[in-house]
Amino acid sequence: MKLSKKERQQLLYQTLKDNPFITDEELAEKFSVSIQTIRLDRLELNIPELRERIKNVAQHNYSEKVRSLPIDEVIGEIVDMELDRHAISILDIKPEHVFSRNKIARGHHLFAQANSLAVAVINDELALTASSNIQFLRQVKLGERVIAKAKVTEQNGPKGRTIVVVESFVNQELVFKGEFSMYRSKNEKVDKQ
Amino acid sequence: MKLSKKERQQLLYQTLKDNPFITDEELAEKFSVSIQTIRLDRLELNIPELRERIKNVAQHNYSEKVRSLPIDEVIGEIVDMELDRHAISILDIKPEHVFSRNKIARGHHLFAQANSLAVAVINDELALTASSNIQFLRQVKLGERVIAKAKVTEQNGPKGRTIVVVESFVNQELVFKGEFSMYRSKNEKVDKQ
DNA sequence: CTACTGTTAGTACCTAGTCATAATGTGTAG
DNA sequence: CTACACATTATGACTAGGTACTAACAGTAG
Repeated sequence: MKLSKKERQQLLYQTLKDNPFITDEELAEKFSVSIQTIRLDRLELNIPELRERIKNVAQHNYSEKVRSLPIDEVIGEIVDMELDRHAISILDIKPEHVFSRNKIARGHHLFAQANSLAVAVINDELALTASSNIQFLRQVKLGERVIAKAKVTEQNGPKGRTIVVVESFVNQELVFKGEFSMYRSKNEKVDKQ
Repeated sequence: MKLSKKERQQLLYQTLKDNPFITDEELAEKFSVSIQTIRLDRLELNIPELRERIKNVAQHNYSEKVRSLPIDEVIGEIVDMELDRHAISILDIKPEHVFSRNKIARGHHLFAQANSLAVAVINDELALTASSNIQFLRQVKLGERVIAKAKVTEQNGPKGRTIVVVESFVNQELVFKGEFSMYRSKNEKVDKQ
């Protein structure tokens, strides 16, 4: 079945969003149209060429992602991040995170996820937690997936501290909440592309 | 000043490791050699071309796996304890506790020590942290020994919470201070973790 | 019939490489 | 000084995955 131009373009957009590593040739084959049509589509949709797409993915990872923290020093997996603005990480609660007796996640793991996310979101070479105020709102059990969302709420608070609020959820339910007052070495400008 | 082949290749390796987004042409200029030399160098060092390098970075980003740094079951070694009264634990700051870049202990390890001590001192089957208020007073460096002292200050506070104050020291110097509001199931049993 | 949209085709050009081969420099041993 | 090795540079032909542009054709709408 042949797709209309609109359908094809919508699918094209989604396809490249899911997997930016596809060439025009492969796309042409996939949609049973010529390469030129694919190129016109990309032009209309403002989608850059393969190499640019790959470069974007790479650079996103490289310069934007984690400056103050190598990636493997973050507890949990960072899935979204805009430096000095907000960040999201995921932590799956595994056996090593829980009390062996009742399978409830130990508090410091939730703290560690939130704290390291707060450190990571800071656009600075040196970022350290100065103080924090936290609440554990409900028990998190083995197997649950904790999604921590950090938001920078104040860039230049008392003593030049940056305030980061982290809220952690399991299935939309708030399980942890913390306010972190972060020390940083400089006060970098916010720049976003 | 001209570099020897070996020096150049070593520098080339480091340069591309730091920033894989450099073309052969820029490298040639940087090292004051021809593009061909750069290519011979890359060949010898088994460094792929620009596009492949970028692709690698991009793909690495794409398929990043969760690497949850396991924190040991018991954080610090308990050296003294009187249930529902006070407790002391020792934690030696090792390489796995610090930021690789500056050798400063990551906040969540100090928190973990204090938190688990607060849990341990509670004389109950189930003890969980409800909320806490903490301060990191000075940086703790690799190799330092942190002594955490927990004191139960209130046995039946608001909502039946037990309040535990933990102070951590390095050489008598206060480096961390936290007040933990602990949830407990009952008010007796001898059992803790 | 004409105008317009959507599609396909083809050409020239681009970047950042590849590979193979040849021609230079430069340094050291005999 | 010559000979040879090794390092370096040059040259030409080729590649993928494009951009930018021009031209042509088929089907539909007015």
